[in-house]
Amino acid sequence: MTTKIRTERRAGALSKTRIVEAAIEILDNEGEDALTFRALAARLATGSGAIYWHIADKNDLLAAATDHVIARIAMDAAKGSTPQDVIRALALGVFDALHAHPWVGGQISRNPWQYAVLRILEGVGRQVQALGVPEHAQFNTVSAILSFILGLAGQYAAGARLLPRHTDRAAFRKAFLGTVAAKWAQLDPAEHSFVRQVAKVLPEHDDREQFLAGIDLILAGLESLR
Amino acid sequence: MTTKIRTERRAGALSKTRIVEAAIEILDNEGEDALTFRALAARLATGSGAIYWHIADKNDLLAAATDHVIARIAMDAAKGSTPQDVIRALALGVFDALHAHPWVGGQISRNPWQYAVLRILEGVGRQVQALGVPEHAQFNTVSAILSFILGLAGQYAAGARLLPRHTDRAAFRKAFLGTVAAKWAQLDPAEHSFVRQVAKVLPEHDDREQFLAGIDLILAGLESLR
DNA sequence: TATTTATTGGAACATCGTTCCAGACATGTC
DNA sequence: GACATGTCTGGAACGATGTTCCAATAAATA
Repeated sequence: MTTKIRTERRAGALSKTRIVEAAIEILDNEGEDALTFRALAARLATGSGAIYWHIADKNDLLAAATDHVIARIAMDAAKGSTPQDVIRALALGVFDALHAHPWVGGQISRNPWQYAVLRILEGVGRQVQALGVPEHAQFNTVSAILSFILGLAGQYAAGARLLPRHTDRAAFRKAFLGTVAAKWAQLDPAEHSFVRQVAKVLPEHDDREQFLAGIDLILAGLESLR
Repeated sequence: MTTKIRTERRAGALSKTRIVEAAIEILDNEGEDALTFRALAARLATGSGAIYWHIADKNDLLAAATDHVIARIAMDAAKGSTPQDVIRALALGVFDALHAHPWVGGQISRNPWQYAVLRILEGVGRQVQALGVPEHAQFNTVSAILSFILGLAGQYAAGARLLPRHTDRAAFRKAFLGTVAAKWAQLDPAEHSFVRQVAKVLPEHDDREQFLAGIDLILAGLESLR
């Protein structure tokens, strides 16, 4: 089709891959807002017009960057174990990818129809089939797991958006949650009793553990469908 | 503090409420991209500077608009029924609000720390407590339900972002899902067996029903925690 | 009435995604 | 080796956006 395989005509030539990798570096190191075509052109020592020769627009760029990251998640990890374990491993793979590249969360949550999400859908779907969930319930089940993952993805991306660049992420996170918890603790007890209770444990809670607990909750619900 | 209650000094004066309501009209009728300070100023027959006197910035405007919508969801619906039913009603309230105002999905999924989300958290949390979930598991449980809702919110917003303005939503949705399904059906069967199976039912599936199935799945999992 | 304060309207600014185009480069043809 | 052709590059220019700035105005106060 349009994608002819072509040998490099120039030394150090521009290519979609090279552009995408530079974009990922900017996104990881300087955050979502720092990825502009001007910054990207500067890093690649070229002009924005040259980039547009290889990339349709910014959506295309972000989708390619996202797929570049998601594709690396081992979609078929842990062959020998149970389907439950594979789903856990898969979900944790996404979680860890989001941890390493928080902007991915915003991207897949903003554009769930892109190929990167389809990869996750396929990976989860196969395990749900292997679990023996009846066919009529499979789509609903996978959709629920996917929604859960995407919801977390969005939250993770939101956290990263608040983050000042080049700071200690763990320390900042704890400080931020502490601030939120303090604010919550001052809410009207009559209207926010549960939130106030959560505020007590909010700064100490482990995101990864909580995520896994959510997956296990859904997996437990799955038992009732068999 | 800074928020003094003040009587209108001019007839037809600008106010945060009036600005927010105008913003919601634009968001609902013309979509997320149509909400600009210029368009808003034109609709209010004023200048952008006047708006900035009442609103800090665009984030503030969107957060206020979102809270305006979420606050209307009956957080304490169906007093007499079981906690499960209340959670379902609550979740469906959010779902229907997202249906009526799809831009809300993007907003709460992009910014989960805003007050609108806290309202949902409190509403769900109380019912989880009423269900008898042990205290140490309550936060994880509510977080899972919230992630699921936020994930769906993001997907809904993404769908609305594709939508041309002033078109029949239901018809467009069906046509769009048909296109996606056709694309999926052509994927390599070896690598995408599950996605290809889903493609068959994708255009006919009911979002609302699927959402409810997800909630029920989590509720079923909850049984195992008691 | 005179003065102060709250509020308005719109011009101006910096920055963004995107388009446009003149030129540089590599390759196929005589 | 010279020329013509299509591929790729670099950067200027365009339109739109969020935001700031400020002179002008209306209400409140003295």
